[in-house]
Amino acid sequence: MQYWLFKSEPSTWSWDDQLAKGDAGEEWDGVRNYQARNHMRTMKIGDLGFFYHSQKDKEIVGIVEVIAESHPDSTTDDERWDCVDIKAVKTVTKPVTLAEIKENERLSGMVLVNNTRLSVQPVSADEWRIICNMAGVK
DNA sequence: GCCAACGTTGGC
DNA sequence: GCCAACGTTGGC
Repeated sequence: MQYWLFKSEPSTWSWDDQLAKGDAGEEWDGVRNYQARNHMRTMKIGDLGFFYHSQKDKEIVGIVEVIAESHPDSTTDDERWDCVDIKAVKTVTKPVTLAEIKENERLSGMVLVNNTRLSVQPVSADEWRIICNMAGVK
């Protein structure tokens, strides 16, 4: 079981959009970055991830689950790009902001802090627990 | 809106 | 295979 963080601009694909898809979920398509793609290729069904709003909000707003492993991205003919499908699991009780994450010394190693531009990131089990606590997620 | 950081592209 | 130029992302 691995943990991840999916980053999206709310104006492009928001948590509300993801929620609206329900259990059917949706492709996490449009990724055109090798590192992010490679992370998706290692994902397994049942892996969990945070859903992060970049730009205006800059906070973790929900939890998602991987429901389909890596497959060709349907939004391009370029065979280099794959993606997984994810569904919304729950909305966090209390969104965790980037500022709060930066303030927490135990989260100082997070990719979110050190490589702000990577759109799909791994999250360690420790980081996962800490943030779930902060977010009020059981 | 600006700018720093980063990734990708393409000429050599 | 190197590196300069360029485009994009995302925090501030």
